[in-house]
Amino acid sequence: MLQSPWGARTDAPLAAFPFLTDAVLRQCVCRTFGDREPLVTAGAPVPDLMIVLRGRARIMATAANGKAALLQFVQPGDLLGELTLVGAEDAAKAVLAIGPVACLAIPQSVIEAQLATAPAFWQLLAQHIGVKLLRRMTHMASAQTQAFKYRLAELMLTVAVAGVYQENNVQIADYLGVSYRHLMYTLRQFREAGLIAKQPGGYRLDAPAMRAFLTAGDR
Amino acid sequence: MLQSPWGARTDAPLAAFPFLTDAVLRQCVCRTFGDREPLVTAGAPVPDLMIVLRGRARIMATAANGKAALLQFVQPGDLLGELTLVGAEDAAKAVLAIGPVACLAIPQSVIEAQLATAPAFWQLLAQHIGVKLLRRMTHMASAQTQAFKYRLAELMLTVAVAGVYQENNVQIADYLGVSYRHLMYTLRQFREAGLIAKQPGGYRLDAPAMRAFLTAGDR
DNA sequence: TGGCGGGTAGGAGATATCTCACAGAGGAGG
DNA sequence: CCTCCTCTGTGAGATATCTCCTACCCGCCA
Repeated sequence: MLQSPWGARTDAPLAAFPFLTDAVLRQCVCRTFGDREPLVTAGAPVPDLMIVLRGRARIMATAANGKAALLQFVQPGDLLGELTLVGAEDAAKAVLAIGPVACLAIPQSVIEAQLATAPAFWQLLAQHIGVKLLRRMTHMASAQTQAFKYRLAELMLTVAVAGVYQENNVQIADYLGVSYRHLMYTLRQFREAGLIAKQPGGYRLDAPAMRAFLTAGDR
Repeated sequence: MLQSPWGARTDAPLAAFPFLTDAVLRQCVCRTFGDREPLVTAGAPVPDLMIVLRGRARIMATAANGKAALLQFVQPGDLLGELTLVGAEDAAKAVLAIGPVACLAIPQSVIEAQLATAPAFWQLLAQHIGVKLLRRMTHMASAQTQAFKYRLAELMLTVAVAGVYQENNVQIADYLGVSYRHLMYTLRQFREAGLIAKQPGGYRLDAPAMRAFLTAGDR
């Protein structure tokens, strides 16, 4: 049924959404995005509910002063537009792809016509948001305890594309709640420990070494 | 309609829940709890959905080793049992009153018979959980930035009963993600700054001074 | 060409926070 | 009464992290 640009089936994350009957699925669209391409544009009305099938993305908030702040990372199985759909959020935030991304888009019209009247649909949405809340809670709670170096290592592994990290360090420092200076300091530690190596425009990671670092002295 | 033990109307938080028609309200119960009384018992099936009308409470998680961890504080307008109801959470966590608390309890039977089939009910639940998620996100994000002393001051103000703070400091240190030693150190700073004063079994707060402290050098 | 502005990099010196160690107070049980 | 245990409080000495400051590179634009 659904084919990804990688040639593999991408409907595994769909198992969590039983309201996606074949009848509904036939009216959905599979969208794909390239690196740094916007999945959602800030402020613009969210056209439909999207389920991330493959790839990762970052959710950005643009402040009044024009500054862009990194809010959150998105993974396969995550929903986009749920909070707006449900009325918990007024203005959608921008979502940018990190590497290639594939999404299943459920058009607004289909939701209104075939899903909005089904209690099970809303119930599942509520459950999904609730699970997300609990997951985020434990994640942030652990982030509060974890030393910065572990949070940074984890983040670099999740946002690197093809083993290369090339984020805006100012934003990353902000996202991780740490001063830019300290981010630089820690990056140097990583370099000196051989976990990463500088290269024009970013850092190349030694992914196995970083994973070992995370599972070693961690929690 | 609803009278609180304080003699004032307590239905203000109910405005956010339009599915509470008079017909449903008539089948609900108004429950009140005293200081440190359990609103929800850990593990026990949650009998019904509760809406907090007045007072505060703390959500506790009891770990396998018997240790109790402070997870979250509950305020008027918050729901109890939503995550279990929606299926996002398997085992309910214990909830203990902080001072006198009043709740509106919607019996499980009423939910099943009159609400479960209404999409609007689930939609509102989803919205409520979504709002909670967003609020928690911004809260935790700010917590990451805020210096410990501000987080502590804020917490002391919210958990104090009649201007007196008498929590278990081991748990508080854990909840705020700080070493017990540092909590003690900061409490002494507060004492020396005249924000709090020791008294048997806890600390008496100078609430106005603390609020001034929060709004002064803050963020 | 020259000058911004933003991002990167790092030095020096404060603070915030942690770990370990110790001591006293009060409750529970033998 | 003694002992064990938990909570409270504190000292001393490490680390983690912050703030301020300087320098350099680079793309953009007048």
